[in-house]
Amino acid sequence: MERKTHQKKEVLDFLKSVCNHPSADMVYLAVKKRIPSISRATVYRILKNAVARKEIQEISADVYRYDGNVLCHAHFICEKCHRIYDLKDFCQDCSILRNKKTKVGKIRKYTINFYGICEKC
Amino acid sequence: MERKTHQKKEVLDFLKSVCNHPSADMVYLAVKKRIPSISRATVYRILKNAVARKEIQEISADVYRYDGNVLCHAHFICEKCHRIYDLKDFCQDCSILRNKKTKVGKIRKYTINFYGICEKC
DNA sequence: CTAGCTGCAAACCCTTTGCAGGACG
DNA sequence: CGTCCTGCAAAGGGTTTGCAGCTAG
Repeated sequence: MERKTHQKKEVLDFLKSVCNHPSADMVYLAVKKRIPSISRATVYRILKNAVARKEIQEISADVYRYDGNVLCHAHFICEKCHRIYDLKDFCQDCSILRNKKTKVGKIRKYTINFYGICEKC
Repeated sequence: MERKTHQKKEVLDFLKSVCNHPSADMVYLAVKKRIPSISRATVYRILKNAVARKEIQEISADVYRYDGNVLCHAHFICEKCHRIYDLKDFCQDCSILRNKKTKVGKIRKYTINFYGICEKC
């Protein structure tokens, strides 16, 4: 049976409170301010477990990034600063695509990533 | 000025002749059969350069995978065997999306990845 | 010739893992 | 109290890099 721990709460609460899609290390550094004794291994384990439970999602970039929002949405990834933005507008067809059968297999989930240079850069 | 070398030709010819989206190591093993002395470093360098020149594309999965086809198309990634399939059907709106301006920035390219279990599994 | 490329080996860096001690329920 | 979880440190594994020798043009 899965247990509730201080570390788990802080990691997942932090991830759900931000919208900048942090890497595991960014989560570690942020949570470390509140639990100085926490280790990287714990943060990595908590994140992987939450992904497996589908409580959060993992974005595969040069480094894994995490997203506390599992509702389907597209991402805009800046090729210069590597910031990741949410694009909620591209979500209309979610329900159409999910569970759709392709020639290759049934779609369980999908990700849409747009690349370009963001306004800040 | 960029030079044409035996290694470069074999690596890129191989990548363009297959449609299974190999990892850098898979490319290395395949090309090694034709050029036994080739090193992993060379293959990695050739692939990264070709991505930078936009001659091929890189798919960010647990491991980088490479695709000799730069024409935009979606991928179906099997969550069990990690095979990657092309889904040419989802390509209709390519031209609509490319160069479209979002609130965040202009889209230079985008990737659509579908996840599920493939028929072979 | 000579700038650019290759092979080798070592370095890098993110991520995972083994283990002993700690804590949730 | 028995699991499950954590922290530590080390291992793992894909990718990158420094360097000396090689080669395309």
